Amino acid sequence: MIDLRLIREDPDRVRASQRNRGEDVALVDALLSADERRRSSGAAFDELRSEQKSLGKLIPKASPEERAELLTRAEQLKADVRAADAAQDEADAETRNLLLRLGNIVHPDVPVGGEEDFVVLETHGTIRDFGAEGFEPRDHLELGEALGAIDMERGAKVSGSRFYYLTGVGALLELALVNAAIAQATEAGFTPMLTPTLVRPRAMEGTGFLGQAAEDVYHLDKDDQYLVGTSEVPLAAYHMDEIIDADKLPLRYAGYSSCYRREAGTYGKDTRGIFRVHQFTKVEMFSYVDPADAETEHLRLLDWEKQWLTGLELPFQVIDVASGDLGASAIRKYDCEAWIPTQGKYRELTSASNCGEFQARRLSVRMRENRDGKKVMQPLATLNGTLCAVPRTIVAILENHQLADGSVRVPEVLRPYLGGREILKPVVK
RNA sequence: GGAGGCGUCGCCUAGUCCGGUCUAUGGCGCCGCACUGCUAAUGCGGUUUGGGGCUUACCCCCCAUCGAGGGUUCAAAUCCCUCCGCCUCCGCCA
Repeated sequence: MIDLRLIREDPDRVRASQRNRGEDVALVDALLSADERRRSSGAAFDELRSEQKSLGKLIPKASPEERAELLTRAEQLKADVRAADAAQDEADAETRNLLLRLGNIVHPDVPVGGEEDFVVLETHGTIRDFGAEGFEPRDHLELGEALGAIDMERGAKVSGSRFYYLTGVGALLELALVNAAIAQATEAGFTPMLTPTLVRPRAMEGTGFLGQAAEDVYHLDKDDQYLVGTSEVPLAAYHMDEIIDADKLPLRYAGYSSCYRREAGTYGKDTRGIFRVHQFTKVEMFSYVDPADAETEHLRLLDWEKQWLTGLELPFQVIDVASGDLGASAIRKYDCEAWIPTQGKYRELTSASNCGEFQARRLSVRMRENRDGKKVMQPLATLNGTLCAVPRTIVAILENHQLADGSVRVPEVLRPYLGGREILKPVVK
């Protein structure tokens, strides 16, 4: 959530951000009035409670006749305190509910608009000209099936649509990608983490996934737990309710986990193959930093993603995601989109978000700093960036590195993790 | 799943039986100051977090906070209930 004080002090800035996100601007005014109620009811409660406390000290010492009088007043106070307490609780809850519905403040440089209004910042690598090479590229599923790497039919039989098996060399490819990604992250100073994938509501809510994204989240009713769509969730909640010394920052974690997404509202979209699936694994980078360093860290995360995709020899572009497509928690988001030959376009492979203090405030993760002998306590900033979302990376590798005979060249960085294999060859049936 | 134990302001800890003197004890650590060639030792002071007020600095004041939430009571760290977490044992199973 954003800082309430920001809404008080500069409501227009918050309104503008809401507008750019395409969200309800009226929320800001509702918040202002709820906040006002919260403060006035709080003051009333404090005063009554103060009187109640002083009475509580007098009663044991009072003479019998004084005592009876005091008790009468105390009896009255009891009811008043209770009422004031309820009023304060109500106003607090109202404020919090409204605040939770409010997205993060959009960075001023973010392009305004919806999904299509992104700005391309950079392009890397060279798109292959298959025409010049003399063959039509096969799509990833055709390649994957021929390699004995992907089995969609049995995935659907066992689990339903958008499920798959990675088999044989496909399974090995996943493990190779994960190991290579973890190795790169570890080299860069990240702490590798294997995280829980079932989390309690607070972790989900705290990372901002129960707002407009709630439809996309699996929930286990019986246990009131959520299946995470990314290890960002357990990594952000890892330091929930903690106070971290500023000199310990930045904290960088590379999480590896399964990810689960309902993909609600995507019917008919990317239905072929493993580009959009309900369950996949991902290596995610996550940073806790001083808010003053957030933008620099954001670019660092992006650099690590670029390093990764460059190593895999994939052509890609970097986009500055538009305001309406940011998700609740991001101030700004850079996506790396790899070229998918059979689609003739760039598709999202990684995504790096600067969440500012938004998640830290919801999860109560703060940093403590000693400035001139004085303790300064404030929420810190959290950022996340995909290093390797496995299925999409496999799609990109298969399609971009395919050869005329349906085999696939293994990029050099992956070879050590694939037993030295240089080429993946179709399985003869 | 069953039985028991535990949870106090960084860490450890007193207090809980028997409600008010708790404005939560003491130690360690840490911070500041003093003393001191330096360090150490010593002494004094400070050291939960959140909200609000006042000053748009400092200070000060009020309220909440003893795992969380409810309840009983004039009054709850203390009594009752629910939940969460941790530990031990039993059962079952990777």
